[in-house]
Amino acid sequence: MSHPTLEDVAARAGVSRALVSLVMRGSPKVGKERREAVLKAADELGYRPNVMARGLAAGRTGMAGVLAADLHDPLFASVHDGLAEEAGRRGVRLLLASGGGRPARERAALGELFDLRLDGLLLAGPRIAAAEIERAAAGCPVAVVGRSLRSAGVDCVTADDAAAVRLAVTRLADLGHRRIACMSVGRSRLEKAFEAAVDEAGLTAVEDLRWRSPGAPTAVLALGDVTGTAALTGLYRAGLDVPGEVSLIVHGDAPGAAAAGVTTVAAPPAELGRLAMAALLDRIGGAGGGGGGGGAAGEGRRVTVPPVLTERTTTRPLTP
Amino acid sequence: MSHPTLEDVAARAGVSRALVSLVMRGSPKVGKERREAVLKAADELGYRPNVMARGLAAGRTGMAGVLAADLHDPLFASVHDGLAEEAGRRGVRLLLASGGGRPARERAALGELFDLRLDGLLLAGPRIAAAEIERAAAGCPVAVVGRSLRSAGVDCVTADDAAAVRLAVTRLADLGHRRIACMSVGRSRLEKAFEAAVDEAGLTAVEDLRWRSPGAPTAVLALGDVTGTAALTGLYRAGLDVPGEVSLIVHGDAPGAAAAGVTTVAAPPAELGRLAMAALLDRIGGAGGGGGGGGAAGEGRRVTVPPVLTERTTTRPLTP
DNA sequence: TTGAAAGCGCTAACAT
DNA sequence: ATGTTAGCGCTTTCAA
Repeated sequence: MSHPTLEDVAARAGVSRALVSLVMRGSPKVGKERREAVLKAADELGYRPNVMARGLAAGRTGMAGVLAADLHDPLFASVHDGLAEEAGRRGVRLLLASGGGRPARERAALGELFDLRLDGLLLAGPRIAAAEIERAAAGCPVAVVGRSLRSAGVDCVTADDAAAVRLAVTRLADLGHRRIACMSVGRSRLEKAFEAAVDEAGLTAVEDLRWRSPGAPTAVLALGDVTGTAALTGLYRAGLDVPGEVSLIVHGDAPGAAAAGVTTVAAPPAELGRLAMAALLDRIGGAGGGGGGGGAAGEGRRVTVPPVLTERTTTRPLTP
Repeated sequence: MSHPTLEDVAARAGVSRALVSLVMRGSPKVGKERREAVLKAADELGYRPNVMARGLAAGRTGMAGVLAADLHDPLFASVHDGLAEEAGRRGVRLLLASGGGRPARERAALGELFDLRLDGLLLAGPRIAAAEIERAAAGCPVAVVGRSLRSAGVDCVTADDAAAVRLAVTRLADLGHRRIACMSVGRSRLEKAFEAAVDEAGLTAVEDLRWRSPGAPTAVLALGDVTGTAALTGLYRAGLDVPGEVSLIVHGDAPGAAAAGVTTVAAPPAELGRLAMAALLDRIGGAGGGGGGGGAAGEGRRVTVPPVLTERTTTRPLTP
């Protein structure tokens, strides 16, 4: 028999199906003798409960779905570590689906996860429209990590980028740097944060990148992983000694950065994941106690994760 | 109503449940009029079929499970591209689970996927014991990519590493190199393949790495991504011009290699995935026609994928 | 403490 | 062409 059922186990143990069901879920209200008989029969038969059937009957699955916008993004793996840790701690299983980096695929994947009627859905860095996420959230608890939705019914966990920029600038100031340049590719919001931070610290933001000229910057803050890599190679190519002549901090924490030894500032990805999963599971758990209606109960928590500065080999005190 | 069911749709359209079921699956044996009424009702209610219930009743889910040994491995994302492509082409949905890089977790994840009673399971680079995989394969079609099991009942797709080494050596020979070094960390099988390839091409394998000495190698073959990175930095650090003085080919195709511009030789990961999924789906599809018993039907196909050499910037013809 | 019975939402023979 | 009737494997009242 390829897939023994509860009934097979019951027959072999000489009890009823319901009793087996109780035993399988570790209910305390079963006699020791019977329990062992059931366990023995189950083991001999190689019985494994059918999750689909269980979910259908119980109305909950004990599983949450995770939608990864793009599996290629190395950040996702780290975020997932956090997701898995928190889910594991609370006894929830995770099922993933991939958006393949394309919104159309992502939309489809979201639909598939939704149709599974899992206990909740966690969207990692979704690229689809907010309205589509809200629609899903109307039928099932949803949390989002890596993107902030301005809508109730969805919990969002994001990195505090502005704080990260401030942290980097502060650190550079502490190291004695006075003239700092910011390299960025169209992140105006963060560029503004940079300028504000520089002002606040009493430093000067330098835009002129003629190195070794009198007013040249002594430190660079690069916004984003790719910009960071470009910045580093650019500095090297310009013949500059890093960190001898110029210090570099990259905002963003792609795993490659650690290997390359660059100093980074960013919210720890796994922590983002942990908090997002915690929010989702809280929402799921609270569904029974709270007052709201449907899966869209609650106000839509908005969590922001503080940055961590990881000093590696591209920063050093300014020594004139 | 949060989750309308088939019955709700039937009631609203004034037909029976079965008819709605037929319409939902696009059966041709339904009158145009009724069909439209059903579709309209379903749409108004926002009906979405419950995959669990469907799977339970139909005995098949239209989904395959993918177990990633480690999400952090950048190779997996590429393999998954291939898996997704082939599955998509054949109308099969994919559900992933992660082994988190730890055999214990992987074992657990395999069990969870198994308990879902999906149509098939695809294991990517599994690190658990062969016996455990075989046990799963006894209850459900299983294919493995990135590892070769010597057991019937499981299809395996792997890269042809020996051919890759041969290809690299041949190319180096074509470029005029005569003395080649092989850098490797405990891959004796491939080292032997290297030596054989070098012999065959009439070249000489050099072990002495004193650069710029008379007998120094003019080309290096590094086995594995990390070894490759180490080799490249090592050469640079030794003050050598690559590819001016030494050509380098890395066996293994981590995405980082492309960015770093190193010439690589490896089986295309997505192709591995495509073939593995094809094997799995063939096995699933063939389950009805063939003669074997259970999910372990068939002989256990063993597919090997030929390498591709991608010439980037670390190789060039020998110019004495 | 144990068993019987009624579904969960759907599909798949069977009727009609 | 459309409706009826059983289940799929499990959980969960409700009785005993």
